[in-house]
Amino acid sequence: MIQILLAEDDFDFGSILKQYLELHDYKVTWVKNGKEALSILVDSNFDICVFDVMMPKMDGFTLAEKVIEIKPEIPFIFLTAKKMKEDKIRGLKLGADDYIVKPFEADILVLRLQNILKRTHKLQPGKTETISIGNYSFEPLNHQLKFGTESQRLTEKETILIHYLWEHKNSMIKRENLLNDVWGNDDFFSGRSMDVFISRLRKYFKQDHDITIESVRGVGLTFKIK
Amino acid sequence: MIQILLAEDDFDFGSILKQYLELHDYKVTWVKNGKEALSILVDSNFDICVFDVMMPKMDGFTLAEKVIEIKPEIPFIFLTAKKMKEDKIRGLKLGADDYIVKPFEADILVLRLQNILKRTHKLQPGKTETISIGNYSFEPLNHQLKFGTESQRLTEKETILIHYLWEHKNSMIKRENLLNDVWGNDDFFSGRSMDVFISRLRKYFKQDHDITIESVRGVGLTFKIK
DNA sequence: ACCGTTAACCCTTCATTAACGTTAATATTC
DNA sequence: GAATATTAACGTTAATGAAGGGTTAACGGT
Repeated sequence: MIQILLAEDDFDFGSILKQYLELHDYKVTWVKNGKEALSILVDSNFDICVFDVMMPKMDGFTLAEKVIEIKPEIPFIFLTAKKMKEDKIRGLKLGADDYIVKPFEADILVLRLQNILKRTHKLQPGKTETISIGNYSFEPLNHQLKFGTESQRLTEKETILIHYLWEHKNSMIKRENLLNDVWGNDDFFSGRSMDVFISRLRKYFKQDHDITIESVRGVGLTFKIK
Repeated sequence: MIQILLAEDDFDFGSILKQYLELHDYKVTWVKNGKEALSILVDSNFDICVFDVMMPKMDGFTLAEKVIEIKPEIPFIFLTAKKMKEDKIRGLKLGADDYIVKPFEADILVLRLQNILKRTHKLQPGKTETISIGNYSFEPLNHQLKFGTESQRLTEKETILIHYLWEHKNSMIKRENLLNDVWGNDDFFSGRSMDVFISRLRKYFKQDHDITIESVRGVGLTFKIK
């Protein structure tokens, strides 16, 4: 499991962030200032750090400096306030692996975390780089579906759909659920649109007969992989 | 290891710069004013100096004058604010090896550092001067892209962009990331500007069919090298 | 003059919608 | 209750339309 060191002095913000990250299957250690961060970091094994820039005693930059001395390979993300001057924010990008301006959507933070972890070749929960589906290999991040030497480029929606099917493989997927989860609603037209996609996916996967998308009339479908 | 003396009074900017340079395997000594710079410089062995022009107590130029007295052979780069005009002239008269206008892309500073160090025969052995891309050879320091006997001169931005693509070759590069990393923002116009550059790069690389820039609509692109 | 940006125009892509075919469930007729 | 007509659900392919991206040229700052 990916371990995150979160340094954030604001209690409310910190606790919310911690919860949110934990919902995404990260192990979060939350400290309230730089000193604590440093002491805990020495003999532990974090995969990535998230630092608030403005903290009492030791700010995020100083903290990051010292962190680099101790663990030079560890990537970090800064959380920075909105009002900061443009050039400073731009400058931030120089050293940090990423930065995020507060207030921000928690989703964005998770996305960037995943980006960085991908870059540093660490596996992340749920979103493995390459997924084996029968004799195919599915690379959601590259939007590719490979069979031997052949490589099928996938659109965004195809990628999302295949990933969804993979997550629910070999079990009944209710039409209604799939539509709501992938299309956002389950009206008639989305349903027809989905049928078109399913039809296309069957083509993509037809070279491996152990992979089938079987539909159950009036209920949904099953993505079967033997 | 190459040692850099960095004189920069702004705390945030300085710390970021230090981090970034260290990430590129330079040893950075960061001082906050000219006096400190001078005293530390006397009996140490820096390969190059980077001075902010505007500093309290002693500005970058005055500092450079004194540095020349002590260590006449040491090269230096000035960091100067956007609006200054006279400064450039004065700096160049003094014999600055280069100057850079703030704010700037970090890549540029590193490229120029390498340029100067190469001139003074102190280029880091580890740093690649010439990068093979398919049948092309890419020389970021010379801003050249060579194919056999043909040689294509590159602009600064082209160079940075190719370098960026090279670093992220064969994997999905999100439009948003590329724009933020190379252009500094990801608004509509930067996007179009990028498209223009990508279009030009495709031309540059079209003689080797194993090199392609494939785009995935709505997501980004992949710099593929077989 | 150079180089990055913006504009303008065009072409391609992709999700959607439509159209038609097929299959299965239900209703109707006998 | 068997045969058949009807309707609903899904399969498949093609048409549609909006948006994204490709490309070239004009523009404007330095």
